[in-house]
Amino acid sequence: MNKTRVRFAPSPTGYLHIGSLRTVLYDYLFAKKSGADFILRVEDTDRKRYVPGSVEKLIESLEWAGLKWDEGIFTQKEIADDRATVTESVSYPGTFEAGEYGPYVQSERLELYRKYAEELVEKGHAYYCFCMPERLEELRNQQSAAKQAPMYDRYCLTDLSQEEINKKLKEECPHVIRLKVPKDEIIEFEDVVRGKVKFNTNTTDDQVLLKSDGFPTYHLAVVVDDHLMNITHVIRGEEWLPSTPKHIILYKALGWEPPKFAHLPLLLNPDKTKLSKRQGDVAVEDYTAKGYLKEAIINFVALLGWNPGDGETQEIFSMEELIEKFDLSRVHKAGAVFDIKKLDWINSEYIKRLSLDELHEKALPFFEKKDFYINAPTERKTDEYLKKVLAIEQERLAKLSEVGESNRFFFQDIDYAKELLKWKESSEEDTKASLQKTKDVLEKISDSDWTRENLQNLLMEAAGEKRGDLLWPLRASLTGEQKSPSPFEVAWVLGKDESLKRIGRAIEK
RNA sequence: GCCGCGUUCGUCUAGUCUGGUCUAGGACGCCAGGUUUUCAUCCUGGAAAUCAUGGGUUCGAAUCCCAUACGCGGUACCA
Repeated sequence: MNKTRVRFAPSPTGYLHIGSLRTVLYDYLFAKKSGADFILRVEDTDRKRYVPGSVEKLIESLEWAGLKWDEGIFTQKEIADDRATVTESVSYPGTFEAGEYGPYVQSERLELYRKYAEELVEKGHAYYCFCMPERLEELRNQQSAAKQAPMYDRYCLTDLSQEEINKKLKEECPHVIRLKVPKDEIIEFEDVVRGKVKFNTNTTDDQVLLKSDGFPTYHLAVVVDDHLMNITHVIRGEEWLPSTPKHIILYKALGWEPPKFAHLPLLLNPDKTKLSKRQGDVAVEDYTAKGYLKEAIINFVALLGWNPGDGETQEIFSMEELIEKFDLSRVHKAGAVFDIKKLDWINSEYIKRLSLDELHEKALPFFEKKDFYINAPTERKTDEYLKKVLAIEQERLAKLSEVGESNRFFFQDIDYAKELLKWKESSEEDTKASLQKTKDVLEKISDSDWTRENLQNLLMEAAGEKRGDLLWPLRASLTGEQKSPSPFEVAWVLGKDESLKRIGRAIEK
């Protein structure tokens, strides 16, 4: 039996889409679970849509996500690290290819596609077409005006003699090669996630296989490559479902065995349309820029369209658990709305599980973008100080970009109306007295005893029964805010000097 | 228009293949209460789906069949 092989085959059109991330993730989970080879191929057959630098970006995102592939295109560094066979790629600077089925970049396989396209013509499964785009467009307009399905009318197949064709070919007239779709046939296949799917070939158009610029269309390239690369499972988005019959016709015409297909449900906007830029972020890098952790993004996206079932109530899964539990046949059929609120929750769960050192390392770049941090005195920018702030904020963060945001008093001087200091019905005198009391308590604590535990214990002791009377003015004097972490925590972060200074100013007020 | 796919709380979903244990379970979000002031965390509880609608099969249907509606996708020399 052939080895199971899956591939991820993105187009270099800019960045890694969050939906593509879900697709690769499933590729990866499936491969790891079943011991399959996981191949990365680049489908750059549309020269108009190519965005320079996107292959490098794609690789970067995949490496960031920790989705390692076994074969295909790699970065120079990766190759140097652990690959033996290297074929230099000329297409994208800095990327190389490794594996016996290369090249893994479609623009470097042009002769292959032409060869098979011509073979199809010879066998009578395809034909040359010299129609100009203008004619095609007019034809489509007419057809849709007559409420017919827009389809090529086979002019070049039926109205052109072999002599005319040869002549045009000799004169190098611009032409394409079209698939001759057999009529009155039912194409049926078993989709791994959808079950039996049927199409009547009468509704499928004579698809262009080879474009006039010599590049193949997706349909030809994907079939040729998947076959030549021994791909056994094609996992892709649902938008490909309607063109699958074309692919199956091609496999048959070429005398090849089709792979298994698994069409994944779409990721949706809140209004249930296909996830789009207009309604939010779609690039994986947008989410990392907002301070979503990769483990959280992966965890979240894995659950969009799949779940482990089996009465499982847990929703936080490590990559290892995902691999262990993943099953392609449990993938859903219906599209899934991308609910950012749930992502926030998952992200906060992962933030809570970080060690303080990890959190500090990940949060620092976000601090460095904040004005309140940039303008803060240097003693409030030390690693030690930041870690204290983060120790307090850890359970309050949904995403790293929020860091320090609601606790700016840790970094800048505060200003507030004196009414803020009063707790409920307390009088001004009471407030002043309790502030004085806390000041006395805090002044007696030595620097080395300035810990969260000590502060809490001593202040609670001083507060006695009437906690609010003591604690509220203290907290307000320290933060200048209605809402904030507890006074013990804030005082601990601020340190003795700064805390006393702020209390002193409150007493003056 | 035509073709295809889909449809369980607002959202992600369990349950559907192998009808009864489902007066439909969990999670997010929301609401309320509690925990050593406020916020957050944590805990407890609550509201929330006549299983898209209609018809059938059956003693019995979220589960099987048919129809309809709605949604989405495709309908390019884009992927």
